[in-house]
Amino acid sequence: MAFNNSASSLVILDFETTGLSPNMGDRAIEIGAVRIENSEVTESFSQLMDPGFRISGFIEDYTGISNQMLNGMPTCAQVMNEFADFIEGSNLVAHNASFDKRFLDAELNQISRSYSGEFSCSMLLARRIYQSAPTHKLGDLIKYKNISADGGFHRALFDSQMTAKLWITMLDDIKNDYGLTDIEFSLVKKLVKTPKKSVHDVLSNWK
DNA sequence: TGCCAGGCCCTCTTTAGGGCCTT
Repeated sequence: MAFNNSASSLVILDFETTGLSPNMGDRAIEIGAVRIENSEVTESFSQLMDPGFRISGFIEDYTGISNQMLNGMPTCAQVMNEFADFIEGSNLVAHNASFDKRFLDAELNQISRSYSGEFSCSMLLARRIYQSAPTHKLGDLIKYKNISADGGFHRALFDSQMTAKLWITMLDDIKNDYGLTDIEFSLVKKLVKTPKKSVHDVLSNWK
């Protein structure tokens, strides 16, 4: 699939799920996302969904989403069908994107939907450009960059909003440090595949 | 009740192992 540099917007997304692996039967229970255009959030998407079975106490504690809250919510199929419309034509970003991509692919596959954009990962980019950060967990990076965070982590919309702030901060830092006026997705794609020790050279020589 | 996965990345590496991230 070609990298979609021409996409007019970027969607930052985050799933809350029943566990770690769709291959083991885990399902999405909440999707949150924000659309970024010209470094500003222009639209958001937030919805709980009923996975069709009771979620564990661990997930209730971890997310603050209870079985009672999921009672009466639309099904995964209904929500993901709307979300497929929301992301159509946009490139996608998530923190540790391999996790969210697995669930997005699995949920859309269940309803025979797909998407045309390509994923990038805020965690992999942060590992390249914030190499001295103590950890690259989302919450720790938000503190590390002194980004305001008024809300609770581990809910989908809030985490997607924080990932969006981190993403914009990272791109601004790259622009300021290397005198770039704009950062295309093709540069981000190149950076996340660049060995850490070579990141400075790639950015210094980027036109 | 307790447990599960998988990609990235480093190193005491590449015929491997283990930590980091995500829920």
